[in-house]
Amino acid sequence: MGEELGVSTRKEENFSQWYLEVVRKGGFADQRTPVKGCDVFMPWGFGIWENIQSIADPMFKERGVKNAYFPLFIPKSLLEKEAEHFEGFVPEVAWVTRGGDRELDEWLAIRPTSETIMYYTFSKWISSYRDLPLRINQWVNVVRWETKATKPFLRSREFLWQEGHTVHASWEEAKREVDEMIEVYSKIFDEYLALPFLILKRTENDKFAGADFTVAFDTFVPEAGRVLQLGTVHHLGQNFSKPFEITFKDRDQKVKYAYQTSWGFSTRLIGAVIAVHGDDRGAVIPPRVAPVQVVIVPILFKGKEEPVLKAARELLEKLKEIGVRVELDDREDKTPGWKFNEWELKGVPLRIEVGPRDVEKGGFTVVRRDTGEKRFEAEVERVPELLEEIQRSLRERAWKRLEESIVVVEDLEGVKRAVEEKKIAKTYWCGRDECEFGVKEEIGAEIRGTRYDVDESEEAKNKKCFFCGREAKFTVYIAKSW
RNA sequence: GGGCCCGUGGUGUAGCCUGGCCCAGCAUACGGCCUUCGGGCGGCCGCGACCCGGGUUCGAAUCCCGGCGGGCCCA
Repeated sequence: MGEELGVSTRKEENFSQWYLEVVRKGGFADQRTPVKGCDVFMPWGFGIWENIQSIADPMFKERGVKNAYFPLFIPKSLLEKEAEHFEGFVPEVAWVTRGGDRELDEWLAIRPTSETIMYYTFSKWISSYRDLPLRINQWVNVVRWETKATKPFLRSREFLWQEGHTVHASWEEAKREVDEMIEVYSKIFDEYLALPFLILKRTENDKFAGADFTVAFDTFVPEAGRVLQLGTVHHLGQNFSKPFEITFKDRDQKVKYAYQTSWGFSTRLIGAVIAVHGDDRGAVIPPRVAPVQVVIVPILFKGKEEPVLKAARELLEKLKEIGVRVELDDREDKTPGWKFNEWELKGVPLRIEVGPRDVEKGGFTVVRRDTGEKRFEAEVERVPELLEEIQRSLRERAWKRLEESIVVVEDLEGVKRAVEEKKIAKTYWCGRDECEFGVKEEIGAEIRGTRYDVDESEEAKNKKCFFCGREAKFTVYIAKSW
């Protein structure tokens, strides 16, 4: 896009700079907007989001979740209804205080999340156990007014997300919903984005403002030594149903407060894909979410263009027919080498070169983005297989790197060393705030939580708290984060 | 929450400390022409910039203050 190509920074050396370069030069996002932290999601980045939507949305619907749209503006009084929730979000809420030339009687928040506005309505929709469960999702933008450093996708003021909100008759049913959504998210992140993660139950201090408990997916970027939250699933208990009076008459004729869950992931996933899979040449997009899975670069020699172009176009059509997202890069003003570099920067998983030699041999040359492996192929059908191989191999590599990044330590020194070595510390904790805040204070890393899917409190028995030395109750993961 | 750095054509930068030699240099991109194309071809011509506002000064890209924007580190 009219800019010098090439990543000049090595990922390992300076992750932040590497990331910004890839995002900008790869055409993922444009930060040059008049409002801080509100970036343009360019077609290449947005295309990944569109693919994520087209994967996740049917999975939600299959579970009985219906899409809807709720208002962007939330009156201050409504946002205040659940005290913890308000306290949690108010520092980063953007407000509308004027309409036209008049001061508003009541300020309107631009939604930082939609619990309050949705539940206001839910209370009107629900009156009987027959109305439950209610499952609603929306794909919208939200605004969180970050004052400090923003980063495209990873931390922006405005971002896109999906937020699912469900209402149930019992705590247990809501819990099952939580568990099922964790399954759904696991599938999306693992099988489609090829992202590895720990499923962690956040500490009391770190849970969603207004939740009974929060389960979060944390992936890891080894080069940066930081974990990154991919998505969250909250059990809201009756914390919102009470102030919002979401009640239903149960079979036993009694009026009861409902139990709720909410769950969401955002365009941060785009950043996670770039951060986790990328290398020194640029991004590497997993085939299942890549806007373009295969790019065909014709190698044209003067006077011999026609047969090569013809073969390239035929290949393009054949690949389209078998459902491959493919593009023919027949720009005349760029040399093949230039194109190779550009597509590698953007992270297209597979490149196909078609030159006179390939045409002669009746096939084409394929080059894998992830491994750089280059070879001749004659069968079009091999392409989808190759894409799946790339998907698998990206996934495996990423999981392996996460697993290798976890080190078991027993004291603060160990945690400190692990964090300095860009690892995730797995250790034992007594459960007290002092130790949780203490470790953040002292080494800038935080307790990310306990494993939700595996009960590791057993393991913590007979262990000492890494911080205070008292009897440990939980196995926890500690790392730096974004 | 605290600290630091930065803002010059589309992009990356030189110049700033030590004001005048700068109607701002270089690279790349962009437009045109030529030449090419199996890993960022080459040549010629052309277009194009000191973040905004105030101040100091004979004179400000350069010094000072404020704003806006970008980045980093620590907690």
